[in-house]
Amino acid sequence: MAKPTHPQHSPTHHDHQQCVDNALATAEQLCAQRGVQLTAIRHQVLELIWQSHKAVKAYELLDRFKPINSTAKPTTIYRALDFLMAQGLVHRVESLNAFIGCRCSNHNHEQLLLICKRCQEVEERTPEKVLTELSYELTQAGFTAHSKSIEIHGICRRCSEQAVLLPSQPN
Amino acid sequence: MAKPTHPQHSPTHHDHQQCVDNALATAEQLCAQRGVQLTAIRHQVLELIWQSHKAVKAYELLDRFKPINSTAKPTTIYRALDFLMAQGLVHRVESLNAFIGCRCSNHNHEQLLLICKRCQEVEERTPEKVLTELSYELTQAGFTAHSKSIEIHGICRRCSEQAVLLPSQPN
DNA sequence: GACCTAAATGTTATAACATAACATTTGTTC
DNA sequence: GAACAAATGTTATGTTATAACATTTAGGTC
Ligand SMILES: [Zn+2]
Ligand SMILES: [Zn+2]
Ligand SMILES: [Zn+2]
Ligand SMILES: [Zn+2]
Repeated sequence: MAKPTHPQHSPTHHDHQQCVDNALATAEQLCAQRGVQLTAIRHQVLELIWQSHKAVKAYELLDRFKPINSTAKPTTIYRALDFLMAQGLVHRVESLNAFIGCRCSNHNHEQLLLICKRCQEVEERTPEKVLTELSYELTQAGFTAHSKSIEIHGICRRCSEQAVLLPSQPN
Repeated sequence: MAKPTHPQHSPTHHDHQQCVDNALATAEQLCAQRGVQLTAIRHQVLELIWQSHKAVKAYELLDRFKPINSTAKPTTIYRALDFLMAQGLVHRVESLNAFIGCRCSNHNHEQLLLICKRCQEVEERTPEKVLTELSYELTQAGFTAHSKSIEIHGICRRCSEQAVLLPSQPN
């Protein structure tokens, strides 16, 4: 009972409760600093997003949220998502129409998303050199960037290693 | 009458009919080489996409297509788009749920899309150095990429220059 | 506490984007 | 021209997202 990991997510490879705790603590701290309200709904939605490292769809969140608040509507979720994104606590995964908790809310925010087709997990990285080259390229093009989205679909390291062990797995 | 530029698009900065002619000729040639059918529908849809350098939505294409073929349905358009994307003649702009004609169908295909918020035009670039650094990063992460999407939203060079001349313009 | 205001949430409806499933037609091969 | 695959037609529905307006809540002023 000491460490109640979430039923939907039982990773063998890391302590996910730690991820959740970090994310929520950071969110609370940042919102307090900024004088914005991390209301009950917003907090709950953020917690639901962090149930796993998979990108989650808005309507999937709605389904997860209804047991908590049965009157919830799509608007409820989208408004919470809008807030969380504005605060940089959540990213939208454009190529999936889905959302993912941000691991680096309190610092850098130009990220690379690695999206695994097999396990659906999304890894966020801040690839300094790529971003430097990208800045050069944009300068050359005379383009002033407001937002950047780099999304790579493929197979993550863990899934590749599993595929070696179980080669007859379907794609 | 010699050069009938399209009514919806009258660029002062380049000969767009040339863009259209190139794109269609390349498409015809590639499809012939590959033994796939660039049918009337597919050809017409590709032509409609190339009406401008703006990303176009599927239902907008449907509206443009109905005068040509009044029985067209969403499926008609989405099937044509699926084919054109499979052949690399069109890209999906993930962050807009929209589509854009590809300028480099016959060679490289890992592109960077620069999407202007003001004029809505999309510029496609193949930024070698960025992609090289990205490959390093992916190798380091142990990630095997299947598809890559780099989409930057901001203000293009031409719009920036106009903004200098007309500084009171709204965002 | 009464009052005001802005922010957040509730509620209803609908817009916008995309696919499933199955029937029919067209093109190709033998 | 029979057989098969590819393309298209047709109907219906699934999925994602927002608009518009009413009500409630939180915080500041008197
Ligand atoms: Zn975790
Ligand atoms: Zn994986
Ligand atoms: Zn052009
Ligand atoms: Zn522009």
